[in-house]
Amino acid sequence: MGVTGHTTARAVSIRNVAAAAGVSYQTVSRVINGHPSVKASTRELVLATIDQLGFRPNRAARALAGGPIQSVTVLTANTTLYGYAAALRGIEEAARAADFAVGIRVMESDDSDEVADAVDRAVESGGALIVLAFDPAGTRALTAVPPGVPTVAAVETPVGAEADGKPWVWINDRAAAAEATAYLLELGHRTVHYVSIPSPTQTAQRLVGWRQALLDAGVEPPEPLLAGWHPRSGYESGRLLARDPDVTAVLCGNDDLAFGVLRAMHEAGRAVPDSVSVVGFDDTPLAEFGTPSLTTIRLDFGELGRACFALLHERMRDPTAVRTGPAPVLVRRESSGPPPSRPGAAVR
Amino acid sequence: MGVTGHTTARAVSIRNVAAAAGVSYQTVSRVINGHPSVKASTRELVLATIDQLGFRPNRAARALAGGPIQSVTVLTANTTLYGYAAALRGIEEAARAADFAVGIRVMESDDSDEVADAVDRAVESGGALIVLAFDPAGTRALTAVPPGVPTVAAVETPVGAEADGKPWVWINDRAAAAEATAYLLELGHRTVHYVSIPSPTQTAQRLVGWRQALLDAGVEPPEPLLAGWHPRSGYESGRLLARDPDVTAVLCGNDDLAFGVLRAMHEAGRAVPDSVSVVGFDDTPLAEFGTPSLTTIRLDFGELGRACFALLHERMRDPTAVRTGPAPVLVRRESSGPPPSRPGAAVR
DNA sequence: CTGAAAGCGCTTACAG
DNA sequence: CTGAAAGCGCTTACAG
Repeated sequence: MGVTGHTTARAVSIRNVAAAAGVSYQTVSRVINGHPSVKASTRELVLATIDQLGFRPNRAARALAGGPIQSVTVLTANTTLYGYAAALRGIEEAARAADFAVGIRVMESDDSDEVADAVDRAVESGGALIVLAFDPAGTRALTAVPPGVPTVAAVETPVGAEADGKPWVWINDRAAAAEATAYLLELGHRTVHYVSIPSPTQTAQRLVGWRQALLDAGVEPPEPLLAGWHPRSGYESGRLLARDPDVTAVLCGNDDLAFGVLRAMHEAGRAVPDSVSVVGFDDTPLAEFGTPSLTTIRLDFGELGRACFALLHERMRDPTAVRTGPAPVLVRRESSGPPPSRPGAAVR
Repeated sequence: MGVTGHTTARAVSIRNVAAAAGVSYQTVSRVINGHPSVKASTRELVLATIDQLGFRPNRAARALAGGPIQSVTVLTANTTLYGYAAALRGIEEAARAADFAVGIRVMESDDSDEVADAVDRAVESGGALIVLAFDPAGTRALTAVPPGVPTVAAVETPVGAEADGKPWVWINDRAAAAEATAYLLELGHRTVHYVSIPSPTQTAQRLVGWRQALLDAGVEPPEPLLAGWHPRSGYESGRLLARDPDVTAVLCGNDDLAFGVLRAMHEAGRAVPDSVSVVGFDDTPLAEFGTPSLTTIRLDFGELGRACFALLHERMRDPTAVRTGPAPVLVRRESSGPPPSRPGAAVR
């Protein structure tokens, strides 16, 4: 005989509710599913009983029996980088508000076996999918999702048509990169160098936007530096760039890279922005508090995530629904300014 | 007649495998569950058939039928702050390796209704739980989990006994705070100020460690500054501290706060570390690349997360299993040094 | 508007 | 070592 008497009581089921309310469990099912054909008075009786007994429908049973989808799993290559983490947070918020359970599955690489396995597992969970297709792994995963599984993709810039009819929502990072580049050019810089994050295809969209803005201004784009996601690779790229006095403006694929470049410039004795301007991408919480504070492009990944879930949810009723993502905005801070004065340079 | 013929084929079930292999579905169940009493040859036959048919057991059905737990849900107040995100990543990694599905549920506040609801939902998912109890919401959630649900908690410093018999793993942040404080004192600072993150109880452990180190050195602790989690509140605290020339050493509850303090010191014209030393907590990826680089305490949240999952997993076989968390390490960088010279100050 | 049936895909005992 | 049964908690049709 136990002292505390704590027992893992079997959860109350639909039948318990039915018995307590004096109806068939059938009717209880109708009530919890918002079925219209239930007399108002019996509905209220059932609802009260549910409340009183603390009944919670068993998700596994509902899923098994073919009930409506009430869970999403987020397929992603990463959960800690700013954009990914913020998107995940947005998705979770929206999903929770809609009473959806949320699962996550990360793909450690873009190896096709690993991607396929991740997709399989995510699909077998029986719910809907949101794939964060910001990178090669995500892009591959998106195309690997079999038709028939409710899916929406978060992408940065759409390329081509929707993937196999899977809807997506995006933030136009290509246009944003072009805007940032044009801004630096207007400041008087002769050219703008680019430190790139890893990209899904040969046509990385931030890189494309940067290149196009240069071309539009009649400037031959310099060779971009291919970096990773983290500050260290920005730092390494920055060391290379710092040596060249002709480098007066650097656009970076994300704020972490930009901070790495800032550090390298500092070590090389190149003042920012007097000797060189540095612009990031994302507007992470730290961007505003750097020394110098970082000019960057604010990308609202949280809103992107919420929009993805909203679209997924809408599509369950209306398969033609569409959503537009949030617009990027250039935030000007201390890390950018006119180039060092030189013959013919505009004076501010 | 469709052109592509893409059909959402019904997933292959245990019965399909049984039929194809010429055994009962019963036997297939034994094989996929690693049951010992199956003849080696029939096991291989079944395994081959499973592989050939691409069979994947349905998780919902297994859960419903009372099979072993194969999912964890992470209950947390946050998913984007460094420690939380890193712990989540560690959990996901370990869970994925063990073929567990992972769910996440965030608690927006520590309101008891919200916490109770979060716990209910997490529990009804039918899997195990890992609660990130770094804050008031997490701490409350931990105590609200009903007995009988496999649960482990990640905490920063253990206070009292395990919560209701729920095992936990921790990183000793109290000792780490004491170590960092002692380090600053050894550098010659007369005292150390503390900018605090929000804390679960009156006895915030980082704060306790800091205070104790001061007391041990015979120094009366100054009033701590209560801040939030983000750089902005560190910045605001920093502005206050910068005004007082007697402030020569500041310990911060996390790196984001430290960066905010650094920014405030910069604006106030107080050189770091010549005029004031600043030490953070966490060792985020950016800490090394700040200007100045940040002295901080490395807390391995990824390992903490992996250890939590490992403990959960072990406990399913051995309910007495325990795990120790990773040890914090003080990382000395540019943001800390001896105090400005003054009468009697030690010369380095 | 409401009830009785069949079944989702699996798992535990129970039998041999 | 392997098979036939009952049931997990729900949901869709099917009947009235």
